[in-house]
Amino acid sequence: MQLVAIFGPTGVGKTAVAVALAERLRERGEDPVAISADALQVYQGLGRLTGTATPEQRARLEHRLVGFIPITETFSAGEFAALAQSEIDEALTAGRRPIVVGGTGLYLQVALCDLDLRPPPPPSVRERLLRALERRGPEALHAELAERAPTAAAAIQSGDRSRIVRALELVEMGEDPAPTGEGSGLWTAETRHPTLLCGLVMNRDVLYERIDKRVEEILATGGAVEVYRADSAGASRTARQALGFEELLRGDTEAMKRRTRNYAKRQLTWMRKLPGVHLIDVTKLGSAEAAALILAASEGSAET
RNA sequence: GGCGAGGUAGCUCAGUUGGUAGAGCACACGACUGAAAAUCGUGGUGUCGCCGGUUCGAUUCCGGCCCUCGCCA
Repeated sequence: MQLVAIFGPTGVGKTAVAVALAERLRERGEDPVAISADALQVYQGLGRLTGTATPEQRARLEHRLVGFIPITETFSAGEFAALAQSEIDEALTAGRRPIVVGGTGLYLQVALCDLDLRPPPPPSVRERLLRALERRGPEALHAELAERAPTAAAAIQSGDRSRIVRALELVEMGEDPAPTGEGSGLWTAETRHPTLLCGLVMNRDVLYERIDKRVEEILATGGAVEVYRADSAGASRTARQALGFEELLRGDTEAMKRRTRNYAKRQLTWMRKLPGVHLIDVTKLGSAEAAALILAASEGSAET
């Protein structure tokens, strides 16, 4: 059975389209299940902030890998890869249609493809390097990396804090650097299962307006309270990266809107590069119409 | 009405001892392998408020005017 994947920028309406698609599939006697590919919706207690499928939506389509990680824990693409792949495989074995839906580009890739990820860092090593980063700055650490692993350093910008720390971790673990560029396989068209990859796009101005409105709605439905709770419960470093987390803690709604728009733009950049993506402009479409287009595309490609 | 401060990029501002100007943010494009809602790279012509004067040359100096903010009447 063919997998359906739905990608797109935040606020474009991925969840609604997935639910509408599920209803169409069910009319045909199928049993669909959504598998989320989202780095922040995995957390418990951040449902409002992250726009996780509501209980009503989840009653209409079962969602997996959503709201199941304690807020105090860190999470990573590697952990996600294993979980997502086994969810997909189990669904297929059970004869269910997996709908992989989410906006985290890297998570989507590791769910759909076999990427050869390097091992995770021991937490103590990362903590130590993060402290060094704060004390000495990215340039100094990049210089250190250039001495210990010149090839890896050459592929990383001297201000790129995350990648410098990651590369140093791999050096300390005695691992090869992560592959980059052409040979990396990150943009491979080779998926683990036959997949129809759909990308939802929308007129930029309309999308930005929707994002602003959505932030207002999050605020009106207790988004700030959610963040205060998560903060006092000791939210992990990775959980705190949610759009609006730090912004709402300091009461800056405009900053949350701005960062959300910036993020949506990066998602669109990622989407353009996705091999074989089937773009659907939903500026003037309802979720039912978008679902119908996906269904038609799915039937078209299944025949060939 | 008087005194003071100011009018420079979409926004907040810096600057030019006279040779037509640059940061941050916004915005656009791009990169992306266990932090990815993360992290990073590239992109800056804008009547330098308006009118006039001095000057080879004025956004910069001088005069007048307009507007904004503050204090005093």
